[in-house]
Amino acid sequence: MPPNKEGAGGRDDRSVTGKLFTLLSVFSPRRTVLTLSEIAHRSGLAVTTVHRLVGELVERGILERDSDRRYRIGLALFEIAALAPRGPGLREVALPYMEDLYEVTRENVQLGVRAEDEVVFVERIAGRASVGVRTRLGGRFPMPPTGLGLVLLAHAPSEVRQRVLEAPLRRFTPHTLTDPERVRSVLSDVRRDGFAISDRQVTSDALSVAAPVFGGSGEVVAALSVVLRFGSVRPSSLAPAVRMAARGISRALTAPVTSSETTRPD
Amino acid sequence: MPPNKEGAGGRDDRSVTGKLFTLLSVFSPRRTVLTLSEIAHRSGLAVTTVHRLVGELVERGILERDSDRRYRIGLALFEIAALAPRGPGLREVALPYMEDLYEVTRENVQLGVRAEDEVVFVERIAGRASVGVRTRLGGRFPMPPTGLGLVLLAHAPSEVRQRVLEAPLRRFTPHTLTDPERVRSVLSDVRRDGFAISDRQVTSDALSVAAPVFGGSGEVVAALSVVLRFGSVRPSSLAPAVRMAARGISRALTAPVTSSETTRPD
DNA sequence: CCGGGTTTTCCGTTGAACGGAAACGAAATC
DNA sequence: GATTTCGTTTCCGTTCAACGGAAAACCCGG
Repeated sequence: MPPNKEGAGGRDDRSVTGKLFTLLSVFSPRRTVLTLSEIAHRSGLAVTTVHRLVGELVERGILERDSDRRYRIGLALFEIAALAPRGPGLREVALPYMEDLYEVTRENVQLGVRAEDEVVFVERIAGRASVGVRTRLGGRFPMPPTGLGLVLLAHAPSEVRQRVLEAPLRRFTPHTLTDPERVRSVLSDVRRDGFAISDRQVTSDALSVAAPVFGGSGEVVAALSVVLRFGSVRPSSLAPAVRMAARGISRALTAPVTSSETTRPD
Repeated sequence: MPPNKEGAGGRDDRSVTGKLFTLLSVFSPRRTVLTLSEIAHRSGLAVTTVHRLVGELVERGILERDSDRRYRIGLALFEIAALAPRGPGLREVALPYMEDLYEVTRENVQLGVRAEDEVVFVERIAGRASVGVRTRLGGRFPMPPTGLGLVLLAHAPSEVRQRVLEAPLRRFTPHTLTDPERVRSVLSDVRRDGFAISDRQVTSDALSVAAPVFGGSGEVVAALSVVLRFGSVRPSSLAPAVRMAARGISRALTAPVTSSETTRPD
C-alpha cells in the first residue's frame, strides 16, 4: 500500500506533527470512539506507530481511554481549544448579546466564523420552541446556502469568493441558489444592506437572517444569525435586531484593550 | 542548560508529541496570543525547533497567525475538541436540562467533570441577574471548595480523594473548610444525600448546590450545579430541582444506544 | 544609518521515530 | 474447552526526520 495519499486527514504524513494531526482527524461526529486498529486503519498509519503515538497522547490527556479500552478525544484538548480566540474566546464575549437576541426573538441564534471555504459554527442558542437546526458546535457547512455563510462570504477575500463560486453549488432544497451569478448578486446586496437573508436554502421550512461582526480593524471576523420557521415572521423585520446584536458584539470585541492581551514580564 | 525539567507544560520533551504538547500548553487564558520567541522561551524549546513545529501547526490550522504575525490557538483544534465526549459531547446532551434548570431558578447553572484532581468547567449558563462567577469554560479549579467538586470528589476513586485531602486545602474565604477530616465527613454526606452544598467556600457572597450525573454503568461522569447569592434562597430547597436536572441528563446519557456509536463498515 | 530584537534559512549530525515480526490477550465460534 | 479471529502490546535493527547552532534576513525605533 502506498504510504499515505489516502487516509483521512492532511496531506503530508512524513512529520510526526502530520501523523498526529491525521490521527486525530480520524475522529468525527459519527465516530467519536475508536479502537487502536480502527485509528490505524483509517489514518493509514502503521499499527505500531499509532500504538506509540496514541500511548503518549493518552498520557497527556489529549486522548482518553475508558473501561472499554477504546479511544476518544480527551479533556486536555478541550482545555487548550478553549483558548482559541475565534472559538470559545469569541463565544465568551458574544454570548450575552446572543442571549438578548434570543430573549427578544425566541428563535435559534447562531454564531459562526469562516474557516477556509466553509462556515464553522462556534455557538448556538436553541430554544425548545424554535425550528430544528442540524448544526453541531464545531461543525462545518458550505457558505452559500446559510445566512452566516452569505455574510462571511460577502466579506471574504475575493480569492475565497472566487474558489467557492467556481465550485459547483450544492443543492439542498428546490429553493437553493445554484447559479454563481445569482449568488454573486446576493452577496453584493449583503454588502450593501449590512445583513443577509437565506430563504429556505438548506431546508424547506427554515430561513435565516444574518449580520456581520467586525473586529478591531474593520474586517468581518464572524457572523451572527437567527434561524426561523418559514412563514412565521417577515424576515426583514428581524434584520435590525440581528444587526444590533452583531454590532454589540463588534463593539465588545474592539473595546477591551485589556492587559491580558499585553505581554508582561514573568 | 538541562534539556527540559522546567519549561511550561509536561514532563518529557524528548518526543515530538511531548514538544508539541508543551508548546501548546504555553498558551493560557492570560496569554492567548504569543510571538514565536515567546513560545520558544516559555516552552524551553529551541527557537529553531519551535519555528518549524509552529509552521506545521499553522499549515494545519491548529495555530493561527493574524496580520500581527503572532500566534494563537486555531479553529482546527476547536473542531477536533468539539468531539470530546466529556467536553462538548456531554454539553450537547446536558444543555436542554441546564436550560430548564436555569428557567426555573434564574441562577448560574454549571456543568463540570473531573480531570485528574481538579474540576474542569464544561458549560455554564449565566443569567444577567445572577451572581458573578469567575469560571471560565475549559478552566480548572480545585475540587474541595466547589459544589461541583464536592460531588465529583465524593464519587472519585479513593486514591484521588486521598491525594486531594493530603495536599493542603487552599483557603479562599473565612468559611473555606481546610480540615481534611471535616471535608471527609462532608463528602460522605454528599454520597448519602445525593447532593452537595458548598457554602461560601470560594467567595463570601455565593454558594452552590450540586448533584451527580451518572453514566451508563452507574459511575459518576459529571456534576451539575446552581450557584446562588448567599442569603437569597434556602439552598436545600433547590436540591430537588438540581437533582432532577442531573437525573435527566443521566437518563439522556444512558438511553441513546444510537447507531453512531456503533462501528459500521466504510 | 545604526543596533536591538525577532524571524527565517541553511545544513551536518544523530538519536528518535519507524514498522515488520511475533508474542500476547480477549472474545466470538464451533 | 478447543479453535479461530481480531485487537493489542513488546521487541529490536534500520534509517531518515527532527534537531539546533550559526548566520543571514528582516523589522523596527532611535
